[in-house]
Amino acid sequence: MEKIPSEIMAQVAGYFQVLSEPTRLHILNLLQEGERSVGEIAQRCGYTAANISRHLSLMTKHGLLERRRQGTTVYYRIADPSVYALCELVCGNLARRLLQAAQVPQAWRQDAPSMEHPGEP
Amino acid sequence: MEKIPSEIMAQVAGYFQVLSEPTRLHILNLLQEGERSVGEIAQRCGYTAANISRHLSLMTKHGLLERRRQGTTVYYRIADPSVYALCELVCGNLARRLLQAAQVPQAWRQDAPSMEHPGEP
DNA sequence: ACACTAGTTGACTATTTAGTCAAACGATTA
DNA sequence: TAATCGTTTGACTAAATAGTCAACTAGTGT
Repeated sequence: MEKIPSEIMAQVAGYFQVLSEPTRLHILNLLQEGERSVGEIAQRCGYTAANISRHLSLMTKHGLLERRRQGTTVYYRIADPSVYALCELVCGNLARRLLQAAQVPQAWRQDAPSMEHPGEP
Repeated sequence: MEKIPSEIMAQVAGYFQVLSEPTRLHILNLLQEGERSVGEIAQRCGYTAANISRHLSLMTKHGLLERRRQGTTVYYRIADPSVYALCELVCGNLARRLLQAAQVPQAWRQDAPSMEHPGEP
């Protein structure tokens, strides 16, 4: 198997980390509607503009968003639509997992009292 | 556009967070070879077994890995191969981004002669 | 110049988390 | 039973980070 340099590993981890924050996912979700201003995003997310501005700037730095200034207002938009493919993959995984957890015997469940797999070879 | 409940948002963010750590990506990468014991993973990652055990247990809790005990040894394996699809999507994004930004620094180009990793111990 | 509006950034706090060592645990073997 | 090996977990430290407020920057209009 190929050895992956740790610098690359860190880059990939960094990209995932951008997506590992509910507020940022919320922003991405409402930017699906199209370009939006910092103020509107802040208002709809229920956080200060300062906070949202940091999130937007982080995502822009990582290439997920693009920035456009018009007068005193700054608009952000999706630069990398493939993010949504990532999100859908994850949602698929979670959905499968939830369905599976709903059907599996309780003793196998993660949060059940500790017990080794009973029928394992 | 549809409003996504914040609980779901947190779940998705949590899944991405599992993948946002270089050590965990390293583990996933070497588990592509197949099932491995905690001790071997720890040795090859260069961390203590305690540390690796925490990472493994986190990934198992999130459904990425599965655990099997044989005697005193515990083996972990990939439970959700679709993780690799996620990683490849991200790698694709990064590659595109690097090429695009690489008008200037020729040393970063993929076809350029190999470059030292300055931050490596 | 001045005031007004929208966004960004410095400084700080509270929370989370990767990593370590040491102790506990669980399975095997003497 | 005791000894031992591999793994897990409790307690702790150091570093990262989401969020806030306040100060600052940058356009627009009077």
